[in-house]
Amino acid sequence: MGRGRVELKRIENTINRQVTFSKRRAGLLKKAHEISVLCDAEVSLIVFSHKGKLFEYSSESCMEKVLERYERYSYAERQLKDPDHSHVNMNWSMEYSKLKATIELLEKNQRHYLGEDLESMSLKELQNLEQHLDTALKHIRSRKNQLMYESLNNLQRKEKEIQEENSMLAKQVKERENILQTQQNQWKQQQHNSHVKQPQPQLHPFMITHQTSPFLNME
Amino acid sequence: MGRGRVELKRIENTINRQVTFSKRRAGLLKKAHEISVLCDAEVSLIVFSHKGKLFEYSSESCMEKVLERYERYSYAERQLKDPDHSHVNMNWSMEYSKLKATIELLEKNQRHYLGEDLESMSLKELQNLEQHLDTALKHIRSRKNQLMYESLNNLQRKEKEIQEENSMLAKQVKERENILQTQQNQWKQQQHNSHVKQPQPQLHPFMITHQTSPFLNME
DNA sequence: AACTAGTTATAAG
DNA sequence: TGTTATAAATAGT
Repeated sequence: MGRGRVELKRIENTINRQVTFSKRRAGLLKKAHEISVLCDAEVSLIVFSHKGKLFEYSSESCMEKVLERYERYSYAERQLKDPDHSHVNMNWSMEYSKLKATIELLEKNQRHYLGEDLESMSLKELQNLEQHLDTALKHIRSRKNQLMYESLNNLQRKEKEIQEENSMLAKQVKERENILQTQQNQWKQQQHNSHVKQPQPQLHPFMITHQTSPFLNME
Repeated sequence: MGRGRVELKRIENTINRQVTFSKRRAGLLKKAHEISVLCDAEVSLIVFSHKGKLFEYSSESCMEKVLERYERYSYAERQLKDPDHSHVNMNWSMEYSKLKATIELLEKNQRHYLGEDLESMSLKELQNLEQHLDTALKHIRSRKNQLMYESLNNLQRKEKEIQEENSMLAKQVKERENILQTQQNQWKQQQHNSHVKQPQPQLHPFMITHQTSPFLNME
């Protein structure tokens, strides 16, 4: 298109080249946009001029989105074509898409483990999954039982300890009651003998070992 | 260009859209190549069709090279334009570690779903997991049963069809046997009458059950 | 940047 | 897929 036919070869005249570049660049961007709208395609176009200036078009709001999709797609494609030599390309974006793919796979598996998204699975796959989960469930229940057993044992041991402590304390209480009674008897005797009341009760040393008011205030 | 002016709007007719897509895609790729040669530019074009198929052009031997250059360039550009919001650019290595973390978590979950690595889980977590897997197993078994049921129904239907075909065939066999017998009787009669032997061997009807012409052409 | 002649891309059939 | 009339892109001015 234009006044003369053009052969596909670098334009040597710098001015001409620059003019052609900006004209064709505009055309290219326009056409990229058109196909994206008309045909509902996702398009990303990157152009570096000879002098290193960047021009870009992306049908999506964000160029990165398209590039990411590209990485994922081309990773999957290369995996299919040449699974052995895929490590050769190993660059960051590559690595990134690989992780993305891994995550997708893991998430799919997770959904399966949760009993979701089963429509896509074959009978054989379902049987396999069932068996896995069944085994897993056995392990989990066994571990749960183990934990519950341990808790039970702990509780029983503690109960025993506390009961032992209880009976010890009960014994002590009884002892002190006895002492108290003895003293009360002594006081009564004294009252009777002297007709004078002693306001201060005499405490046995044991009585304040652990104890608090109720006993002390007892009349 | 073309017989009619076209408005810039998604083509709703699927066939038209696909045709236009392949034509314009070819044109776009051609133009991308032309500008790269004529103007010595570095071009990369990525197109995903509506159905998700990838088409690409790269002026360089390797698309990744262009994309990397783009990343570098646009990263630097964003840094210059808005150094404060550079965190928006979501550093790749940052993103990378995030993905790594996600994967680790998913893998841990997966181990749990498979009944492994349970030592670190509390009783409550175990109970939760058990319940999840129990529910999942129910879904899986239900889906499995559904599939098996469908297979069963299919097989039964097929069996019935085949049996019907069988009885039809059996009927045909019987009919032909009758015809054969009649004819044999006729031959015997003829032999007896003329004292001349017919060299033609007599076949049992089963031997030609599925063949068509022999019977029709039989004399 | 604007024009125009001759080229190319493509919409419709 | 191939053809054709026409729109669009563009080389040279």
